[in-house]
Amino acid sequence: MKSHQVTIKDIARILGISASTVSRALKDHPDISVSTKEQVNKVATELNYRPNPIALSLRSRRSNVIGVIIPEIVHYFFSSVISGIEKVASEHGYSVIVSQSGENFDKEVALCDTFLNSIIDGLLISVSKETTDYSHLNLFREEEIPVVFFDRMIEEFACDRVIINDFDGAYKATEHLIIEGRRRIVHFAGPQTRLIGRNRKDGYLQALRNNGVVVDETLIIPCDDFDKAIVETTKLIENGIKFDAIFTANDFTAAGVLKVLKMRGIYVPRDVSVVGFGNDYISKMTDPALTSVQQPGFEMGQKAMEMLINRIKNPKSNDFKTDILPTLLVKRDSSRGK
Amino acid sequence: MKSHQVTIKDIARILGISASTVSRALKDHPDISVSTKEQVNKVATELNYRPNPIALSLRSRRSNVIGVIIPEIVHYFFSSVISGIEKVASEHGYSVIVSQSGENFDKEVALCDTFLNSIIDGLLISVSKETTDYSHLNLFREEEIPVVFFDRMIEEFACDRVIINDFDGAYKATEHLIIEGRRRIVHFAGPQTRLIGRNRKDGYLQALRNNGVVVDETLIIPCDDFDKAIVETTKLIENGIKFDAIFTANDFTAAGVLKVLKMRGIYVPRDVSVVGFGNDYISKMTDPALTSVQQPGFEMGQKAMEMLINRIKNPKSNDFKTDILPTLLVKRDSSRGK
DNA sequence: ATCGAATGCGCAAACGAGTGTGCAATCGTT
DNA sequence: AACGATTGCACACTCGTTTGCGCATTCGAT
Repeated sequence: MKSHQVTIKDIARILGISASTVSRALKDHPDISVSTKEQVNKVATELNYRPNPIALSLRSRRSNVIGVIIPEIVHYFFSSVISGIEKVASEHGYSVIVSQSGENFDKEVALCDTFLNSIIDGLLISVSKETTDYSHLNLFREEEIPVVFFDRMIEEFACDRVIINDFDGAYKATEHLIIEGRRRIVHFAGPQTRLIGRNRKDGYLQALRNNGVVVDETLIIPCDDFDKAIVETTKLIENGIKFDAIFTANDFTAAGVLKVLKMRGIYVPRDVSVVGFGNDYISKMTDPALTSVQQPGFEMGQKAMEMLINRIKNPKSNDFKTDILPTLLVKRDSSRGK
Repeated sequence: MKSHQVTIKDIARILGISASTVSRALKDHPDISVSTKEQVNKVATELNYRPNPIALSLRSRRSNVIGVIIPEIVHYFFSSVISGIEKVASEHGYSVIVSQSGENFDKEVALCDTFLNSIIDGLLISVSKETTDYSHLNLFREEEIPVVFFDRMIEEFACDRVIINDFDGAYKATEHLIIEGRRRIVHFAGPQTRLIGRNRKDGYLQALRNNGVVVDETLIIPCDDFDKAIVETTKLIENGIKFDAIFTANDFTAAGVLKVLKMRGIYVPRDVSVVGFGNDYISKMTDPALTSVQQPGFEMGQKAMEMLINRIKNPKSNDFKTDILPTLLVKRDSSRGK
């Protein structure tokens, strides 16, 4: 910072008045005469006076900074959530500190500790795949710092949440495959420790059942990134498992699937349809372009930030809400016709 | 924040000593007796005392927060830069506020203004494609807030910088294409308002000249995103321009090129080789996998943050440095053989 | 016994801004 | 002329922490 920042005292000294008068003048307080106000404002703009936000924070006990903990920025979905958060935050005068857990529980705990030793007015968090314990979040409750979950939450921890209708998204994706004539639909599933992973799997199962397709548990495989998809898809083929579609828990996984199928001479969508989840920008860039469940990431970020601001302004109430956002199936070439 | 945060005064009151003694005790000051220190530390841990960072900032005039302005988080390169920044920042006790300009000059200026009314100790910025004016950055100089450019800079604004050896990366990419037997190499170029765009183009040109390939200016086309690539590649084909390779300024553009070539029945790499720039994760996911120039984003973030910390600690000196990081050509299927 | 030094702690100011209270000076009224 | 009411401002404290200085008390040495 500047060696000598312009303060209210500087203005006071120049005009030969007290700092409190300057303060009130700048805030257009009725006690101050018009001429004094004019003088103060003149000097203030001349010196390019900016109120020191730290001093304000010290008094108000509000930093106007919120913390965000996210698994990985690299995902299109999460970066669009961040964009939504930032939009609402800046509209309300908040700054945003974003940290990545890297899907690592210990890192997540460490980040929480950093935030607790920091200055945040609230926390937005999407927990890592590993996270099941939530004692690190209890500390925020003790310090009365509001927490809002987005996308991935801990069910036992009561607070506001914004989630995607994962069940419905998976249902629509699976039903789409069935309508297109697929019956042996593989599901590359996310971790079942997370509700999000269970909901996607349940949506898949429900769609099968509602449409009279026999559920084959051997077609449900834990697999949720590009590299694992390379391995698991290869295994499927080499083990001679019959399948005519693959529905993955995210788009990176689907990209891996497409890659292996192509290498093996299995045509998409003629032989096998593929549907992803997330509508990442890669879904336009794969070959063929990937059918995927769009998640409203930007809206999720906005909604989460709005809920957090409300909670900051009204910390006492205990009526926690859960917002469930709708998904949209974006159909592209990887699942069209036979 | 908590209705009553535990302060040094609470500890003092409990022990019947002064706040200053508590402060010194916690800092292991030699003036304080061992027994007092023990008592203070005991009470401090019992009450879960955490020093108020805002009060510390007010005194020290250091917030330990740095601001980052980035065009778009969505790019793999930029999000890896952020990861590098965060790593070094957290190691040194800094928090990071990231904001996106969205490649929009006005937004960039607005963000700078927000940061100036905020609390940051330093600024890391990669300017938008539109930015040519730099008066918004002069304000930081006036406030004595250090600025470090990464990747995209303003040449006229003297400060520390970390950039990629774009010239060399483009040179290697182009030379690789020539070695593979290509002669009619199209360049989809980034904005020539940015040094980064000019350097990539110059590297391309130099490689052509050094290898005795005739430069054809009509093969150099401004085009730097997925959608534009769809349009421009289509134009190339429909206008009957002969080409056997395309070198693009980034990977999204290359993905668009691949898409159109595939649709038009032009085989990659048999008929046309394609090389991108950035080594985004999409380069593994396109079909064929994309040869691309790897930029050390994570290292860039680390380096930029280190330079900024040095500058914060030593604001006086005027010996600004420019760090140039090397690139690496990652060869994949889109440019192998004929 | 007296002096000097060392020990251990408190006072008060400072960082920058906001605000309740009090107190002059001026105003208008009778 | 005397009164109360209004205007316009300053004082002092607040937020939580650090730190220069001063002041007792104790200790050891002479």
